Amino acid sequence: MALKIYNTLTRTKELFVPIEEGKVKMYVCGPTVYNFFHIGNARPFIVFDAFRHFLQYIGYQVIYVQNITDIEDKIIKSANEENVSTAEIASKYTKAFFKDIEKLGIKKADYYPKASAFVKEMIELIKVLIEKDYAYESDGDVFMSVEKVANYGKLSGKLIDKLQVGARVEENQAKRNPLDFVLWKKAKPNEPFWESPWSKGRPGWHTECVVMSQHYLGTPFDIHCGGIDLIFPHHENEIAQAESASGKKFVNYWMHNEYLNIKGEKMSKSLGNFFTTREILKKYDGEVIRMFFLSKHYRSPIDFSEQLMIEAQKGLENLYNSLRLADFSPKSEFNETEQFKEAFSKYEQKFISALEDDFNTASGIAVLFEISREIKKRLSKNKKITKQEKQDVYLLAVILYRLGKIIGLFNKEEKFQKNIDRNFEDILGLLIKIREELRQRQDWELADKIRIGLKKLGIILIDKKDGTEWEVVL
RNA sequence: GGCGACAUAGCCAAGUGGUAAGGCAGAGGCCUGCAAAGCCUUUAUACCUCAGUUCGAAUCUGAGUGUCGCCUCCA
Repeated sequence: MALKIYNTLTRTKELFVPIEEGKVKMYVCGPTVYNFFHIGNARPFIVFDAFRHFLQYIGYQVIYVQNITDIEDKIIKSANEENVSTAEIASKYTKAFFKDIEKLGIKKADYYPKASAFVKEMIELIKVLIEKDYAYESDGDVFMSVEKVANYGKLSGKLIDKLQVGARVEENQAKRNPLDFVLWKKAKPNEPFWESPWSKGRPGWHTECVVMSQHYLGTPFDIHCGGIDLIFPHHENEIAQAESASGKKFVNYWMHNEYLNIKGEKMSKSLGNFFTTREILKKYDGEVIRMFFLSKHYRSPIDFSEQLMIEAQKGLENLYNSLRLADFSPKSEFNETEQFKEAFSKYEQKFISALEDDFNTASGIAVLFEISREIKKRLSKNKKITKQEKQDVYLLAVILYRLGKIIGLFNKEEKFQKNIDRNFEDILGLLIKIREELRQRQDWELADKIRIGLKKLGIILIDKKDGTEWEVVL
């Protein structure tokens, strides 16, 4: 078994060979903090987080870096609209970002560099590019000269002379070639600025990722990730700067996730057809959102809809049910028998080889359902379950749990672990007892009042032959 | 105009040469005061079309149709 990654640069699946044995250095393009991020933006955050978990599981030490873009035109615009400083906008939405990704079950990156903290380094990089004649100054602005860059377009497959310049954006007269992109931007009145040899201004967008990724990960580093829309111009321009300045290869593997669509169209802020992750989190648990994204391959476009979210939710419930039916608890002890090890390795192998094939999470999740089905089957076929059978089922649940954990599922322990809060359970038990009495008296109205009332609180009562059980809704 | 992606059951979705994983929905059954939930069983005979390569193709090649994306900021 070996890990294969689809590399945008070569447009093929390649065997993954790390630069340093046992280590993966990974950079994921993060948010521009001018607004709440939308549910489509959540896709890379979630999938690449899951991939990181997986890489760690198969034994890599992963250094994971995600930038926070806190210098940018849209932040300035947003600040003007809300009539506060750009720093306040950035700080507000950075906090919101961290809050939201936590709810999505995303583990913190090792580093979250902010663009504003690296302006000095960016200026140094721009100086080098000017010295080497890759960049030029024009009235306080600095531009990267695309024609000077060998192989410009190698990532996106675009040829300079075939691009439709000016088709959708006005040409800038200060540029020598209309495709040249800005490295340093002179500040207009009332815009925030930094001192530089060229003007009071701010760095262009692409430069920060070049500087910050290399700062933490070195040159070259292993994996650079982001949404497919970043291929051009963002990542193309990163390569141009980084490789021109250093003379070395910038990144070995480029990974890009496809879009989240809505009604067949790309979800985007400019089209206005988006939901913020925040809104969606009000309706669905972060883990449901994770399930939704991981149920598909990251390089396929997905359509977002209420129906599909509900499907993801039901599927996840299904898995949790199996854990609950098996009386699984992550804390209880069990014996790792030979039989367990054998069964574990059978499913684990299947799961891992799915993930190793360019992170095929959809196929991996199918393995989880396979185990889930096996658990339920065993429990139902045997009306009277022996102690041994019960143990076997428990071991299957352990396997299910461990594999799910690899991609960041099963963090809602209250879903299968019932003794979280003694007090809570006692009170609930009392209510159930009262309802039982009411049912015996056939006072259905009052009995239903309890059931419906609890449902509103997120607790579902399940009446069975030998008593009433309960369950917490996601 | 240039470049690229995708097209598998009602819906979602794996599967890159040997006769179709999985989920949701549906149907039948069990359970049940009702309901909800749960469980069991079941659900693709041409994988967009046509042509080709092959003993054999959803899987490779060519042509076509359709959908979407990039070439502006965008995950």
